[in-house]
Amino acid sequence: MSDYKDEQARESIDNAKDLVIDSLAETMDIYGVTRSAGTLYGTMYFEGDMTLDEMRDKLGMSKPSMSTGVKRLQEFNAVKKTFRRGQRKHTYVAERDFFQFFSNFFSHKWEREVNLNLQAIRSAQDQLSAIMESNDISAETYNEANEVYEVLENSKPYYYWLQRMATMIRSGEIFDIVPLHPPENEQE
Amino acid sequence: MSDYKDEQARESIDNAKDLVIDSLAETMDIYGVTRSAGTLYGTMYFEGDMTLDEMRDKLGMSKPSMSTGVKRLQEFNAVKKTFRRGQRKHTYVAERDFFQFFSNFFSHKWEREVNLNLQAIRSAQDQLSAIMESNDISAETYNEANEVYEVLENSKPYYYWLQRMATMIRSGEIFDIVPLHPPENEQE
DNA sequence: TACTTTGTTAAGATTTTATTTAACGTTTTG
DNA sequence: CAAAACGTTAAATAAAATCTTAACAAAGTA
Repeated sequence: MSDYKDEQARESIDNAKDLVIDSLAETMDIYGVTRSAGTLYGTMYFEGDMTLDEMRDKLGMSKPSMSTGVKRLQEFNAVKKTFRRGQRKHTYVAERDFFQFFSNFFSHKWEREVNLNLQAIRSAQDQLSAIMESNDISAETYNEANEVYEVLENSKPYYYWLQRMATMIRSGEIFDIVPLHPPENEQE
Repeated sequence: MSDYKDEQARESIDNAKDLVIDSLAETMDIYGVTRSAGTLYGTMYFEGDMTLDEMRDKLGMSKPSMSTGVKRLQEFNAVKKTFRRGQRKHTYVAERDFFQFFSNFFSHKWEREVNLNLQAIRSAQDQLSAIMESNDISAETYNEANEVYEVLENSKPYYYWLQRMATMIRSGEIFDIVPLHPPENEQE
């Protein structure tokens, strides 16, 4: 057994990891998370729990970057704070269960979408109602207000549906419906 | 009926629309689509089909911005090209059915995630297999390669699941499972 | 075929976002 | 209690994305 070959092999393992780390980073980029936060997540995914200094060493970036990166990932529970015995530094661990990651991520985003838009719709409809109730407006203006009101009203079922989706995913109920493992083909 | 009040009412309608347009733009921002593309979408959502020049006038931006914005929205079928009789200019229309929008958007993104990562995993595993098959490596290195290999292998069920989710959403099958309208409570 | 009109690409300018260095406050430790 | 370690915030810098003006190419019209 040659030490040279062994070292080469270790490099190759790191290379294989990097392939996946990059892919995870690009995945997060798809959903609007910065590539650098994605790289951080990918690194933690393989490394297990890490301190900010360990992240800094691994990624060759500054500590404040690690701090803000971790913070951003925490927003949707992609990383959690952990306790490492006899360690003064804070340690963080990446969520390694992608199903859990998916649940955290999309329930969070979808709920945000629902709340944001339902609130905007509510405000807009209030405003439109006020217009329609006023007397000194033309029929044309009334109709336009009414039309917009109805368009908004008709969009509500979507948000209610999305809320149900978010709830099902957050609770894990979705996995009863779309099972983790595909159903086997029926035997004759 | 005073013309002044009517004009005021019209402004108020536009204001109500803007509230929702901003909210749609912020929604798209959540998912990593730029706010300006989101604003464009929101505008088209209310306006119906538009030419690039109409968009430019409405948003007070340059035509190339409109062109690239439309292009970006087309990537996930948020807008489609339409034909307006006797119109030489191209016209575009926003997808107004949010269920359809959701289907287009997430099936597109999820399929991209699946393909991206499964391919990276495949490459990484090939590389790791080659290492494990080589003779001149330490037991420790072998074990590390094997460990990473297994971690990747264990992540595959997630991607297969996500592919099924994407397929269900693209096909509309999801709406059989999570209905558009919530089931009524049973009568006693 | 020459002249418009339309949409896109290219280059430059501007703005926004990300990253780093430096400073600060807090906690721990000798 | 002083000194050091740690994490975060602030300010400055660097990098990236966006937008505009200008040039170009393609299609349509006279």
